[in-house]
Amino acid sequence: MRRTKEEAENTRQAILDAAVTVFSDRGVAKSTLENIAREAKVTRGAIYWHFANKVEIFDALHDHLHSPFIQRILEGLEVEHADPVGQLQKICTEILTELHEEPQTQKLLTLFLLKCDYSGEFADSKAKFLAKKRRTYDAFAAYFTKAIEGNYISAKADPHLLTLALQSLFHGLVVEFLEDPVTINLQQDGPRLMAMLFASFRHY
Amino acid sequence: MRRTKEEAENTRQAILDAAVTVFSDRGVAKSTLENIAREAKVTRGAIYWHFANKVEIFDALHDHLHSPFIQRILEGLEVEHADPVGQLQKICTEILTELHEEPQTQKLLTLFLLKCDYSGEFADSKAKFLAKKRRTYDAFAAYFTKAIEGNYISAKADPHLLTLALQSLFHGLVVEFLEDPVTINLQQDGPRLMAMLFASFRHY
DNA sequence: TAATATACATACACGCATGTATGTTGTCAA
DNA sequence: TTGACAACATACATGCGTGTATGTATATTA
Repeated sequence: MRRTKEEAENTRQAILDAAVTVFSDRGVAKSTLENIAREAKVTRGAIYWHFANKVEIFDALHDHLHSPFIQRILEGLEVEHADPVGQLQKICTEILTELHEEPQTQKLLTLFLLKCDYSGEFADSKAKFLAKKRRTYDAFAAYFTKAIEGNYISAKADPHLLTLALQSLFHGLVVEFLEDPVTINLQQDGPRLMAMLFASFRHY
Repeated sequence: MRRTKEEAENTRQAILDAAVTVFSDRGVAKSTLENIAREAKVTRGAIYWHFANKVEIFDALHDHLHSPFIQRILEGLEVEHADPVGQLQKICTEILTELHEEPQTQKLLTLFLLKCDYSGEFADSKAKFLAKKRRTYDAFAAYFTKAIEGNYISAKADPHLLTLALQSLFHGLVVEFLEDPVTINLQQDGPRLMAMLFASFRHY
């Protein structure tokens, strides 16, 4: 049953897609390779051919899906802009409103924010995850530093604190939404919350 | 080997205490009743005598430990205060600084925020959890409404939005701290973030 | 103080997830 | 075109966690 290279790549992708669904549905820990195989309409043999185990699937998902998500934000910030703070606000606001309309992205974030814990076998994944996060953190802090130097934000402001405020509020809001989408109206409240936060940045 | 009622209650507590450690250490899903039994220095037989299964232990922990945590906040708000907004800020700030010094509380919050997912067998637990959370949410919203009526906050402010802002920032900050206590200095930044948020409430 | 129920410990049976070993078929390179 | 290997499917062995059944000693109660 040897397949062509293209077919093989397709099944690999099918496995990853299935893993997203199964993981976000049942939780990473409770997900079985058999579950993923069925969802992808292959056998466990196929999975073990492409991946060593569940952790490797999880890491692959993180690389292919989470990283680009952050990447897009960072790339947006590299572009020179007349009002850098307004630009950042716009980007963050857009991400929230888009999230409201993209169930696929919701599934992904649910997976990485609510459906996995990094104990035991996933300790290495957590280390990689943290390293990435710290780099993102630094990028934001550098961005705020630039904004302060350009006089867009008061010199009294602490870029470190601004970064933490943005990340915390953003993270918290997304989690609250994913946990209880019935109560939280992301479409309306996301932009309003961002407006509130960035106003406090400017008035600092 | 029948024990006295007091002894029985002691082992029950030992099991719950052990569960906190094991759950927050290995993650709820990967934790075994055998793990908990060893930590508590009993056998699985003792656990099955006191609890039906792992979910019941988890629920018991949630009732006995998470609820009082929230309760303390809500009770603090019921007391009449000259500056209700300042009072709320003080309470939130204190909780954060206390969290910095209480590893036991850190373990508990880690457990409920990072080390569990509510898929499958834990679906019922999630429902209860959400119900409690919504009541907390309503209590905060009512509090802000009162603050607005008392002219402590601008009438233009939306109590719903203020509640969401506070919960999101608080939740986000706690999670960021628990995930990476090396990077996040809760002792310093917690109070500063709260000051920032509540300042924006007042300037709204 | 005898009977009974309590508070466990021990032993057992079962299913299930994992990892690996092996089989099979088609592809691609020479 | 033919061998070798890639891309799986299938089969098997193993261990582990669960739940339950049973044993047992001691409080409690009547």
